[in-house]
Amino acid sequence: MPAVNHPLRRPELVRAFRLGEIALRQAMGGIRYYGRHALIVRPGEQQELVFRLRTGWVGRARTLADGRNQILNIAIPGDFVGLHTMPFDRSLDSVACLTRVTAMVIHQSQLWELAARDHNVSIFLLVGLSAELRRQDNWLVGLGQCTAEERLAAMLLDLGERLGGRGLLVRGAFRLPLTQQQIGDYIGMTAVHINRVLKRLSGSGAATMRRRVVRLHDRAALKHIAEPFDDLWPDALPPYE
Amino acid sequence: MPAVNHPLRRPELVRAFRLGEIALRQAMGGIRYYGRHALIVRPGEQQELVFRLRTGWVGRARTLADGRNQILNIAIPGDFVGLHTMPFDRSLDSVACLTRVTAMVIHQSQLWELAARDHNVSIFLLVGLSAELRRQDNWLVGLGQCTAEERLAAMLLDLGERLGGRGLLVRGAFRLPLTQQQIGDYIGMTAVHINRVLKRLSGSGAATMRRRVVRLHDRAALKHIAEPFDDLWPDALPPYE
DNA sequence: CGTCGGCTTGAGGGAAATCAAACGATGTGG
DNA sequence: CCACATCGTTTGATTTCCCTCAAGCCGACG
Repeated sequence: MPAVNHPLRRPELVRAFRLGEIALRQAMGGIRYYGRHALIVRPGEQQELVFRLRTGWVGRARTLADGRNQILNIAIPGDFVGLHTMPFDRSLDSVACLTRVTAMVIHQSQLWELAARDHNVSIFLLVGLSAELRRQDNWLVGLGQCTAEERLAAMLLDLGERLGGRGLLVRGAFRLPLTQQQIGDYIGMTAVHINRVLKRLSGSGAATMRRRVVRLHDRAALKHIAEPFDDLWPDALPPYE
Repeated sequence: MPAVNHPLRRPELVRAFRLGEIALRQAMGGIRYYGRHALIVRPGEQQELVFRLRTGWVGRARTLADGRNQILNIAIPGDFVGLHTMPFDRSLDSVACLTRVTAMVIHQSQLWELAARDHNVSIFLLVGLSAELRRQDNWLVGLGQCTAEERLAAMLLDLGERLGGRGLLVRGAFRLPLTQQQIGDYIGMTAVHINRVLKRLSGSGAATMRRRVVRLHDRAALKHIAEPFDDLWPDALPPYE
C-alpha cells in the first residue's frame, strides 16, 4: 500500500525499493546463530558477510587506543548490518551481539552480483544507505548540541519508535540489553551520569528503566524533553516488510 | 593504476567506480554559480539537484528550533552534495555556500535514470554513500568521545588531508572560510572556547589560524593530539579523478 | 571616521567527569 | 542450597572542562 505521506520520493521508487527488498530477502540463504557477546565483525579485518537480524540485537562500535569506546549503532530485528562496509577492503568497526542472535546472511560478493543483475536491489541498497546516513546525521546533532537529558530521552524514544514499528513493544515497554555503561558509550556520557539522568527521568514520570526493562510512561513528556531534536526522526526507515 | 593498498575491496570494484565517475561527470550538464552565503538547499523543501563542487566550499547543517546549530559536513571542491537526500521526499538539512561557488549539477530524476541504465553509476553512488557514512561515523566518535583539542586538531588535519589530496594546499596552508562560531557549530563547542583552544594549539606550535588562514606547522604534533582518533581517517574517499 | 561583525580576553558558573565506596543482583562451585 | 565472587548499579564528594556573560579590541567596509 503506497502510503500517502511516504518518506520516499516517488511511487516508482517505493516500488523498486520493495521489489529489491524481496529479491534480497530471497537471496539471503543462510541463517546463523550467535551467542550473547559474540563478536561477529572484528575491526581491521575483512568482512565477508552482510547480516539481517531476525531476532536479537547487535551493536556496532569503535574503540580508541586508550580504551574510549563509541557505540555507533544499535541494530534491532529487521535491521541490516554491514551494508556500509561492503565496498571497503576492511571494517573499521567492531560488531558485537548484545543478545543471542539469529541472522540471515549473504556474502558480499554475492550481494554485489545480485545488485548488478537486479537494479531494484541497487535501489534498495542506495535507499538503505541514505537512510542510515540520515540517522547518523541525527545523532551527530544530538552529540554535538544536546544535553544529557535530551539525548537520553531521544534515544529511548527512537528505540521505542523503531521497536513499535516492528511489533516489539509490549505496552510501551521493552527489554534494553545494554548496561548503563554501554548506554553511555552510545550517547556520549559516563555510566554514572546515565544513572543520574535516568533517575531524573523516572522522577518526572517520563520513563523508567529497572532491571534492563524500559517503560515509556509518558511519551509526550519525553518528546517535550527531546525537543526540538525529536522532529528529526520520524522518517527514518521506510517499513521493511 | 589500481593501487596496492587501495581502500576499495576488489579491483573490479575500483574499475566500476572509476567508470561510474566518468559517466556521471559526462552527464552533469549544467554549471551553476552561487554567491557567498547563498542557500542552495532549504530544510523541509524538495531538493531537485545534486551538486558537485568545482570551486568553493559549502556547509550542510541542521538548525534546531531554539537556534542551536550543527554543521554536519563541509564540502570542498570535488565533493558531491545532496546524494544522500536523493531517495527522500524532502531534505532535513540546509546547505549554504561558505564562499562563492561554481558547481556542476544534475537533476535527481536524471541521475536515477542514469543509474538504472549504467550499473557503474550505481556502484559509484553506493561507494560514495558508504564513504560518507564512514566519515560521519568518524565524527560521531569525535563528538562522543574526544576533547576540544582532539576534535579541533582532527578537523584541521582532516581538512588538510582532503585539500592536499586535491592540490589545494599551499605549503601546508589553506584558507578556511568559517568564522570561529561556525567552527564551533561543526565540532560541537562554543566560539569562545574554539578561540581559546586555537590559541593553545598555536602556543604549542602545532598549527595557527590568523585572518581565516590555517597553517599546519607541525602535523606530527597535530596527529599526536588527535590521536588515536586520527587513525580513523586515512581511507576516507577514494581519489576522485 | 564611525559602525559593525568577528575576534580576544577575563571572571564566574554549571554540567558532566572522576574518584571512591557501598549496595544489589546474578551466577558458580562447594 | 548456601557462600562467595563478580559484575553492574547506586550514591556521595570533588574536580574539570567547557559554557555563559560581559567588555574591549581589531579589522573590514561604507
